[in-house]
Amino acid sequence: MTRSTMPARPPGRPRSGVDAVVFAATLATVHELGYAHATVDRIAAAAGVAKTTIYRRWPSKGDLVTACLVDAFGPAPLTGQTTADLLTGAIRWIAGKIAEPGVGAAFAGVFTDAVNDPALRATLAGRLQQPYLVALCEALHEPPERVLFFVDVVVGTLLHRMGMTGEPMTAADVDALIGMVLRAL
Amino acid sequence: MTRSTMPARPPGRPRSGVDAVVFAATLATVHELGYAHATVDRIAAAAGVAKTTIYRRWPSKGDLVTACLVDAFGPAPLTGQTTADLLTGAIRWIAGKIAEPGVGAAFAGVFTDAVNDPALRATLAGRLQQPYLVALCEALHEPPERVLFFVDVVVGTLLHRMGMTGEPMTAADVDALIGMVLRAL
DNA sequence: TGGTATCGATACCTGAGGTAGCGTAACTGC
DNA sequence: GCAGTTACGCTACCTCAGGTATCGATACCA
Repeated sequence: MTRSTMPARPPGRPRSGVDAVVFAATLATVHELGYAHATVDRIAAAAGVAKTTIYRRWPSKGDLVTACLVDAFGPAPLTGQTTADLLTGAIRWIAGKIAEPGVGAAFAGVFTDAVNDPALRATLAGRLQQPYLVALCEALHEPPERVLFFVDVVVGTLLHRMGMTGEPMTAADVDALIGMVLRAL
Repeated sequence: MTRSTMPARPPGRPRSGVDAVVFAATLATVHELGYAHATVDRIAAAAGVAKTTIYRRWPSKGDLVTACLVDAFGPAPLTGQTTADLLTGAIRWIAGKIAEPGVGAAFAGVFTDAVNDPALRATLAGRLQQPYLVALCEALHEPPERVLFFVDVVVGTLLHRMGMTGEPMTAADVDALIGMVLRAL
C-alpha cells in the first residue's frame, strides 16, 4: 500500500503483488484457524513468503491484520435518496463485510488485541474507524460524538454476536438493528 | 465456591477465603495492567499464593477470570414497577458493573479470548450469560432469541466503547442506549 | 556489468500459559 | 498427641507464538 503509491520504482527486488497475496492468505488462515491460531508463521507459509518478509512490511501481527481489513473493507458506499436509505445501506454493508469468511474473525481478533495494546488501538481507530467516521458525519450532518455512539451500537452488536456464537448475525436481526437505529435518529 | 457449599469440611489444608483473595487480586491486577499483561504469575503474586494453587482451582486463565466476573456481578436486580423501569435498572446495573475498576477490562479481555477458544466461549455463555438470559426472559415475558438480540446490543455496545476508548461509557450515552432499547420494545 | 534493496532461510530471544514432582503445612478424626 | 488426608508453595520445566538478527541469494535498475 505504502510502496505502490511511490512515483518511480526504486532499484532492488520486486515486491508488487505481495501485499495482496499476504492479505488473501491472512483472511484464509484466520477463517480456517481463527485469529489466535492463525500464527504469523502459518500466514507466511500460506502466502508462500518468509515470515521475515511480513515483519519487514508490517511492524506487528495486529498491524498486518488491520491493513488487511482496511484493504478488505474499502470505501463505504454512503449513498441513498434519504437518510434512512443511506443508513440502511451502510449498516447492511458493514454487516455483510463482517459476515465474509475470515473478516469477522479477523476484526474481532484484532479488536481483542487492541483492548490491551494502546498503540494498536490507535492504529485501529485511525486507519480503520476514522475514515468512515468522517464520511458518516458529513453524510448524516451529525456531530462526531453522536455518530460515534451509533458506531459503537452497530459494530459492537455485530462483533458481540460474532464473538459469542462464532456465527455472523442473521439478516432478520440485522434488519432489527437497522430499525432500532433509524427510530433512534 | 464449589467447595464452600459442601456440607462437611473434608480433611486436609484449609482453603477458605482463598477464592475471594484471588478474585480481588485478579481484578486489581487487570485494572492496573490490563488483561493481557495481567499474567497468572502476577495475579498469584498479588494474591500471595503460588501459581500452581490457581491452576489447581481453575483450569485456565479464562476460567479464572470468568469465575471472577460471575462473583463480581452477582444476581441481577430485575425489579421495577413497569417493564421500562425494570429494563432501565438492568441496563444501568450492567453498565455500572462494567465501569467498575478492572471489571470492564476483565470482561473485554475474557470475551476476546473466548472468540477463538470454543471451550471458554461455552463457559462464558453458560456461567455468565445464561443465568441473566433466563431471568430476563421470565421478567420480560419475551422469547429467548429476542432477549438475546438485546443482550447483544447492550453488552456489545458497552464493550465496544470500552475496547475502543479504554474508558467506560458516559452516563449520558448509557441513557441514550436505554432510550433506544425502550423504543425498540 | 555493477549497485541496490528486498527476499528467503535459519537461528535465536522473550514472555506467557500451563504442567510435574516433591517436600511441607494444616486440618480432621481417633 | 498422633496418623491420615489434602492442599499448598516452590522449583524447574515444556510448548508455543510474537518478534529480531544475520547473511547469502536473487532480481531489478542504470
